[in-house]
Amino acid sequence: MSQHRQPGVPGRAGAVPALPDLPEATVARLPEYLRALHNLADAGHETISSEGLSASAGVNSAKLRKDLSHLGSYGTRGVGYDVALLIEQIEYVLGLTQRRAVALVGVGNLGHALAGYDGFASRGFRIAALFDADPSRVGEEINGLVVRHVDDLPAVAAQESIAIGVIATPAPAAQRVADQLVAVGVTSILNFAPCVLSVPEGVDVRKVDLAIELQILSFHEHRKASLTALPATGGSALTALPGGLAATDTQEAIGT
Amino acid sequence: MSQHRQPGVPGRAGAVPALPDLPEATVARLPEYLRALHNLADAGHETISSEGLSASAGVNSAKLRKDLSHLGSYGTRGVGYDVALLIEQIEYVLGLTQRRAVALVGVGNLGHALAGYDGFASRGFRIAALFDADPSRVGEEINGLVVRHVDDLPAVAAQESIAIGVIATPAPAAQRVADQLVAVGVTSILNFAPCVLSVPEGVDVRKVDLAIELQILSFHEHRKASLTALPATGGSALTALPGGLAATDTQEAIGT
DNA sequence: CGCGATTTGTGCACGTCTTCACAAGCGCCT
DNA sequence: AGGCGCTTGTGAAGACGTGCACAAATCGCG
Repeated sequence: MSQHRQPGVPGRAGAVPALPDLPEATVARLPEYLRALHNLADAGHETISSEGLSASAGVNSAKLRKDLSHLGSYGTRGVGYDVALLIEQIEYVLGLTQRRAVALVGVGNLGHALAGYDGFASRGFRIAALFDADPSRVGEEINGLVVRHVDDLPAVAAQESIAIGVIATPAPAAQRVADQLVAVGVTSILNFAPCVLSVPEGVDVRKVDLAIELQILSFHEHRKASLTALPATGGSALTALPGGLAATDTQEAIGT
Repeated sequence: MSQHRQPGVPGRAGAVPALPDLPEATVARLPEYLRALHNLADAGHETISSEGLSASAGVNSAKLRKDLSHLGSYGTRGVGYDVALLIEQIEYVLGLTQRRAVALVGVGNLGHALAGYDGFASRGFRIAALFDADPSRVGEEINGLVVRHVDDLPAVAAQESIAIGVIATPAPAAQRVADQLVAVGVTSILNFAPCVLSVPEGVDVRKVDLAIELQILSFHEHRKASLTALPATGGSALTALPGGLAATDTQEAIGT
């Protein structure tokens, strides 16, 4: 409770509370903890041990404690963490104390779904505007929002500050949209288009590619199959192999 | 080439060519390389250097070379990689030589979009069946497929082998669906529901949470803002802070 | 008031991933 | 045929992330 100054981090009094720069891996897990904490709060828990929370979030308890310690969190030894307080802290660190405005570009198949996705609103975001380049889509109303032409982006951005841009266009259009977003001052982009975006330094891009996830699973599926493979059947997968590949007697890659 | 026995991996003669067990990080990048390679092939390139390919895929060239070396790939020094051959190799390793069947459970907002997403079909997957628990949705036709009740899963799975299950249900239903998928022999699951799934060993689960991506971006946004923050304005972000948090005077993070 | 049960916070060791830098190999040109 | 420039493949070092195991701290109870 005491207002005392923290040792360890020297000087520089009175500045913004200033986020400790967390390891990326930790940042990526915080939202997961947050979701678990909300569940626990709804279930009536006032405190939770690292063991319990880590189970809820599906991670190792030591990892969780280390993550929380990075943000200077106050747990109580012998008791655990105060659920409500921890929620506040994580939401603060993640910058969720203000409801951030999201602009969604591309209201095709996927964009349509994103525009209607409850998960955004319920977790601190507000879809502020929808855009598309296709004139026939402009004017359409989705979930109470009217689709505007992507060229109106500057006008909309001038009216309300857009924190995050979401790109749900086909790949060929994505780079141009990204440039437009950057031009109006957006510094965080979530890209659903299957392509790499080049953006100036200082702009963060995260990419979600649904097909890639499937391909990763496919690899493991393939791998499991090749391990289980009955030696007798000899080449179920092999037959599918194009001729050229047969030469790849991949040999042993330094093993172990 | 020589048929010689492989050292390192003992016994188990005559087995499938056997995937080298790649580092997870490498596996996650292979699909990205594959996409870049397809683009290059379409553009008429016959060979490509690691430098060129890595630029297309948005990674470091040394990393790319090491990744490719893991799968025993044959590049040619002084020339580069044969685009067509590399595509074949990566597709083989990822198990994309056979078009895998995907079962999609939950045709709500997101599921609907996934069912209509071209990216799956164009990259080696085939949506084999759609399911939902809501009787009012059963029978609906999406993209040429009829939505069936999730309880029909065993019947469908008996007819054709499902390689991957995709869960696009609300969180409360996800675990039950996962259990049902596992029960019919699915060993790879892509989960879009915001919750952790518990599955038996040997089953792979990958999770995609759209809100989490936004929250990660939000953190960086918040961080950038706190660094740029004019010291004079004193507390744009601070004012939003709930009382209890004020104690976290974590101060300036080592800067740089 | 002191003790034991409980749980956090963290030092340390280990494994994985990344990056640099360079030798080895290949093709082309003279 | 020989040399030169280019590109791959990889050793080694460093950064990063993970998980164990334990000391330090707190609470509740007798």
